[in-house]
Amino acid sequence: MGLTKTEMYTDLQNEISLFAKGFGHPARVAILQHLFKINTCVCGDLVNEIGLAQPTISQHLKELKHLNLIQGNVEGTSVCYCINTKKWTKMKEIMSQFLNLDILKKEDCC
Amino acid sequence: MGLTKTEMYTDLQNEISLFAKGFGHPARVAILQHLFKINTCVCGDLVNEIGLAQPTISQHLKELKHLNLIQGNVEGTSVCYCINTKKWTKMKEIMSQFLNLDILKKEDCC
DNA sequence: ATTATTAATCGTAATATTGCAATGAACAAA
DNA sequence: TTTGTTCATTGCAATATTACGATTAATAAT
Repeated sequence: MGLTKTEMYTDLQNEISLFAKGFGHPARVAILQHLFKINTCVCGDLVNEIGLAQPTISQHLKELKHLNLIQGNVEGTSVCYCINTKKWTKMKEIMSQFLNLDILKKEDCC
Repeated sequence: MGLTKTEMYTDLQNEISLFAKGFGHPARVAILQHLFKINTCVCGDLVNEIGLAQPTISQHLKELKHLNLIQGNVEGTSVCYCINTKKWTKMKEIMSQFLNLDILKKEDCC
């Protein structure tokens, strides 16, 4: 059905999976890496950088914006994108807590 | 098209996105959390625990197994699942490195 | 041997995601 | 005002994902 039954999970489980889904495409990973690398706003060169068509990049940016992990500020004709540091930090905490569940693990089995 | 153009990204970018996709569903997050919580093998009660149909759980387990994040060992009629600690650690390093890109960031903008 | 239990697989339906051409909106430059 | 630039949106086609009923395979219990 392609339809996730979100109501049967905890808010945290849904939140983790939504962030993960955000990283679940190499183009979005590449976009975020580039934004960090550039270390300032990126004004439009993402299309050249990544190599997908402009509408496709725009769609990926929209998803990242929807997660609030990036911001877009209009600057004349172009738009400047950058990481939303605050949100990124929050996201990182949530994801780290999940990834570090193994430190509670006492023994191996099987 | 629903078809990701993996050839245009680096191996690392593809790897990150594949792991992320693995966490990109709350049922799989719940499965992993449960495996950590139980701290030993889980022999079949995942269906009761999560609340999805047995074939659906089986399918999610298959994906996690394919990523090598969990292992399944046959034990009589049932199958015992547990975290693959080694692989989890490797995955965690890769994901952490990505999540920690913000510590290289010097300044805010926009 | 028959029956019960457990979990994988198959088949199928519904929804989601990915990608891009075409178009539109907003602004700058001429 | 016209033209060019930049990016968002729309519409559509193709593939992927999610979910589950039905079935199968393997073993255990009787």
